[in-house]
Amino acid sequence: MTKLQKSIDKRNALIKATIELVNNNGFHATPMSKIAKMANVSPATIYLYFENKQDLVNQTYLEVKTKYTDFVFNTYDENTSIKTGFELIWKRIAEFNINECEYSFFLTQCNNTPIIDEPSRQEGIKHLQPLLDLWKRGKDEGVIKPISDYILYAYSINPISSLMMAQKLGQFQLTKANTEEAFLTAWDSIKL
Amino acid sequence: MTKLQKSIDKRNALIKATIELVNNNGFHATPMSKIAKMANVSPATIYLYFENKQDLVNQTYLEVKTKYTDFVFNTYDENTSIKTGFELIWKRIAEFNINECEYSFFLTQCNNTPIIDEPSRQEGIKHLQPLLDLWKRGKDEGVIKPISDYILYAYSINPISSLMMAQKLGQFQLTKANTEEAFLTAWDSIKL
DNA sequence: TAAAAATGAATGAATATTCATTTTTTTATA
DNA sequence: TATAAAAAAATGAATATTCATTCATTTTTA
Repeated sequence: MTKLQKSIDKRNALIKATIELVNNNGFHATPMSKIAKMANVSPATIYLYFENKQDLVNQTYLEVKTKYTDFVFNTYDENTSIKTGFELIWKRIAEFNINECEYSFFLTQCNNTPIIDEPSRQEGIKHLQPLLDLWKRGKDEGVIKPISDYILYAYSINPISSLMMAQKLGQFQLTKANTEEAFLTAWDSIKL
Repeated sequence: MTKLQKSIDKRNALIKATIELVNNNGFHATPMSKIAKMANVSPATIYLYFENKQDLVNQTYLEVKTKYTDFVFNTYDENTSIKTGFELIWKRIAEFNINECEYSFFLTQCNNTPIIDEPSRQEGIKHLQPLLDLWKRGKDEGVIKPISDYILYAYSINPISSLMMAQKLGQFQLTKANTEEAFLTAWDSIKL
């Protein structure tokens, strides 16, 4: 294990601890000392990897967001019908939300509170371009409603987070059948 | 102005300050001292009205949630068609989100983070009963998709918050036309 | 004049960050 | 290869600040 390897392990442990603690206790109840303890590291060590607490949470956000988009667009193929393309992306998003719900929950928190600073938030948004391109093509072909991307997103993508949230709170179970219903509902809401 | 009157004014000022500060800085960066200052009150005074910080934020949440549901169901009439009933409720929710976006944003934060304790969260959920009843009737009549209320909610109601959020971040403008489109999209996603 | 409400200053606990050392790793030399 | 010096990484304890909460007084109300 090289020096670089070892460093990355520590950094990963710190990011993992941050996610877990912020998810369970909220950012306000997540002191650096607890993060250090959970990552099996001295508090001082955190500052070798991150400037300060804000930097730690910003970097954690971007890291998770990258994992998310990498996964989501990994199987995407531009050369399909609009519906198929949308289905590919949507189902990957759902899969990510179900299988990596720690990551998803963390992202939801970041997206709905001022814990991330604005530049990091902007950076995180960029990654969605392929989906926006697909929608543009869909609108041009008259397959997708000619409405704001924000509305399309709010109706077809964000509900996945809501369902993940409900599942986390134990109010609801995201089964295979449910997921299929949810997909069809998403498609119904944006198709022409 | 009676004693009770005066007290209520202070309590309201404290709740208002809490909402504003939590919205702008996040719960983690909202100390009691700042809340007191913004409400023109001594820090010690907060403790005449609230047990502690957690109690303050819980009560703020319930207060806002009550304002929300009072407004949302105020014009509701059970004796209409499913679609009309849904439209009545949906448009009031949208109106609230547009006109009282400070309240909406605060609720969104509370719904997506662990800053509210569980009993208060449960309490807040109860208020939605009329909508759930409407959906039940709609399913029985074969007008609404026979799927989980959580899915119906995620697709037809939660997107309003997402759009409010996008608007708050200045990415998007919720105009009258947009709102109408959004309503139709909501209906499309739950109707049979 | 008694009771209630409000206050500013004090208190003590938490917390982010820094610092003086120690431990580990790398490099240079024989 | 073995060894020692240098560099890098890691640490636990210290620091200085911030913060929630309390308390002794003062102000307002009844």
